[in-house]
Amino acid sequence: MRVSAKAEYACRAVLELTNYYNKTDVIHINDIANQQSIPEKYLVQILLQLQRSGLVRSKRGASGGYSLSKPPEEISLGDVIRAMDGELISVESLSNDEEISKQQTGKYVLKDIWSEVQIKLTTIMDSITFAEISKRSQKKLSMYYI
Amino acid sequence: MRVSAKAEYACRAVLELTNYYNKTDVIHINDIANQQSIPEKYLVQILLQLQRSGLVRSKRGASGGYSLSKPPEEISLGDVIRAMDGELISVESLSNDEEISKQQTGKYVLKDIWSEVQIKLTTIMDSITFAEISKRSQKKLSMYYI
DNA sequence: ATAATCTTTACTAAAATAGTAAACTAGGTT
DNA sequence: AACCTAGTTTACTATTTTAGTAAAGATTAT
Repeated sequence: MRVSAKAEYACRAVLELTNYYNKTDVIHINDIANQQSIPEKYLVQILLQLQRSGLVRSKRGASGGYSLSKPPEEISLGDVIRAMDGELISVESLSNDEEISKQQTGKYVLKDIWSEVQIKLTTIMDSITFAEISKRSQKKLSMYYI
Repeated sequence: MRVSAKAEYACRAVLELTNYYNKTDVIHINDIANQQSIPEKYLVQILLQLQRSGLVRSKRGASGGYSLSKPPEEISLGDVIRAMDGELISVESLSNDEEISKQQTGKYVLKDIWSEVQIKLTTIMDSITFAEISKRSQKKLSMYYI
């Protein structure tokens, strides 16, 4: 049960976009990669995936770049992780929906439990927005430099 | 962020041991494998790992087998998953503890967030005991057969 | 036009996952 | 004592996932 490097990178990219939300039009992929030390070529894929999920949008061509497609208050940690890795908590029994009689086999005894855990984890992850994450990281930085 | 097959199997094995807790001395590995449809040879490794974590104990030799090492009320979902996959929520920034100055780089901006999520998920997982899981699965079964 | 920047597709090395196999050890049974 | 049963340990392997690279194509500002 781990957060993939890809999801971590995605969160940091969204955090970077959050920090510039309403301050600049768009940010280049290179700037994000540099600021957050994310492998540039990898970030290409990540941003595309975030875009397809509707979390960021892009402007093509010269002086193009990326920006959030909605305010950071409306983007949660859960949104980004789901965009990258799919549902929080995945086990076969949850994705599969065979008839109840077949669900009596060992494979499905824990289905309800996983489902419950998934719902609770989703609640946690969805309650943390990037507005909040940004605010917290700013505070942390400023404390350090005093 | 998924639950590995290994962790799922481990939970089902512990559930099986829970169902026989205080009813039989020990259960053979084969019986667990059959009841819960877990690959037998794989289960060998899983039970060993559960044993090393102190969750189950074994009796060797003929008429040997496995049993829980403590009451199901004291074994949580979190215990079993940690025994198999390590800490719930793992990201590099959490396992690594470099000095604060180095933590200012992109890699560590989310550290506090992951830590918070980890604590909350742990609370969820540790509040679900196998006594509860067993009770629920019995109820579910009985409902189906009425 | 062309330079900058996003888009798409394809590829690949390394690590993790999900098993399998077999020799070994210990404890009952006869 | 010998033997059978069942856990223990170690080693191996195929498949899948992860993490990342590369490069050609499309779009837009200048």
